[in-house]
Amino acid sequence: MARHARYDRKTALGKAVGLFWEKGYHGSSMKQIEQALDMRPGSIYATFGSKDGLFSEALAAYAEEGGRELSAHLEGYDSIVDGLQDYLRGIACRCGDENAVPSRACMIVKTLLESSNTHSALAAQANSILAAIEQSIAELLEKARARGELVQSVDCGRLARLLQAQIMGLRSMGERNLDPQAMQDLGNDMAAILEGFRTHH
Amino acid sequence: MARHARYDRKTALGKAVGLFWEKGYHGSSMKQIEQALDMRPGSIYATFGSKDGLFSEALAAYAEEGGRELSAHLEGYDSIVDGLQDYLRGIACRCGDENAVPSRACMIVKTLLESSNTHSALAAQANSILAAIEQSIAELLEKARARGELVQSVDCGRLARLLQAQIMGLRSMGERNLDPQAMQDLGNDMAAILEGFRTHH
DNA sequence: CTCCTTTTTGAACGATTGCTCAATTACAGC
DNA sequence: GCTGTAATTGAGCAATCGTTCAAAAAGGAG
Repeated sequence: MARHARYDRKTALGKAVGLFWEKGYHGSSMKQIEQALDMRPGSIYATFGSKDGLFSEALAAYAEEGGRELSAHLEGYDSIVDGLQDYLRGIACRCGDENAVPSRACMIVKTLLESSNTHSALAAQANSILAAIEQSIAELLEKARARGELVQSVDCGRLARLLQAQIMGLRSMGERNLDPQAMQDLGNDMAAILEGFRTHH
Repeated sequence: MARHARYDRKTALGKAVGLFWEKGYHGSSMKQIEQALDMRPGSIYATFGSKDGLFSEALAAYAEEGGRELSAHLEGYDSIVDGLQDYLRGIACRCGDENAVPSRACMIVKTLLESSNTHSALAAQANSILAAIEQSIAELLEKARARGELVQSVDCGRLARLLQAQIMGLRSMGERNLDPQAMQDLGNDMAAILEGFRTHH
């Protein structure tokens, strides 16, 4: 019938995630976006509507990918708690690899801190994503408790928030360029926090 | 000899801290700065040189104020560890007070995350401030260990980083607008981490 | 090849960005 | 008063911001 789109929406979104994760919302200009996506303004606006729209989709894509990674990681473990501990250690490790990833800090947290008093729609989106992550961690912990990995008395919602705060702190510390050993120690220390809630230690 | 300055440098800086803390570097325009400081561009540039210069001074002032607050807080305690635990709980509490403060998240962390791939000079400044804070927490912990509050085997530098990461995570969580009880629980849970390093528990 | 539809292009828009500087204003010393 | 110096002002700079849209380009259907 007509011309087919030269750009793959998902591919373009992936590139947008890379730029926005690295530079943030205000730090990424349309000129940089055009370059990163190799698209001209008209195509970008036809596809994503606006810079806000593109950022919002990029943030959602980032969050989904993050969720998929956590799930995939945990599949390799019989024990959920072991899996979560190694997840923390893995984050700490990845902050030794130089430029493995656009930014060591979490894009969701970066967005929350950048937009909380500047761009309420973005802040609300970041907030609801974080709430969903908290919720899914809580469910994971409940499953672990049901399996007998965690003591019955543990408040899973509360522990989920403690865990989420660990991830936020750990990944923010990653932005500090500490030496790899210090980051690994930090990951281990955070993993050790979970130890206190385990059964039969 | 001549006219005296109508603006007090420190007062103006305080107002700049408020704006930058709230909106961040990229999120604060010169127009907003002029309004916040009640100064016209010429005066601002005569006094602070540039937006960068003003932000840099504001960040330094924020950090100094934060250090003073921690010291003042700890003066009220015989036990350093008790003081640090209540410091964490205090942060968690303050995140219940609505608009008590421009932003619940730490301005230094906000700056680090915003500028790490955008503005290397700012990122370097944030990094060195965080290193200094880590150092002073480590010294505090060493004093506590020398006093017998902490077990001899504790690695104070390492524990200082764990503690700093707690503060980062806690204050970032504060930006999420959780209900006050959840934040208090989080503060208590973080304070409890220190319990594991205490003597004679 | 000639339509016809859809995608892509990029010049250009008005608004805003950080910043400058000649003109004005306000004070201290005489 | 007047004079000299320093602080303040605000119009306005060039550059960049996010965005638009008429024109050009690219394929499938006939």
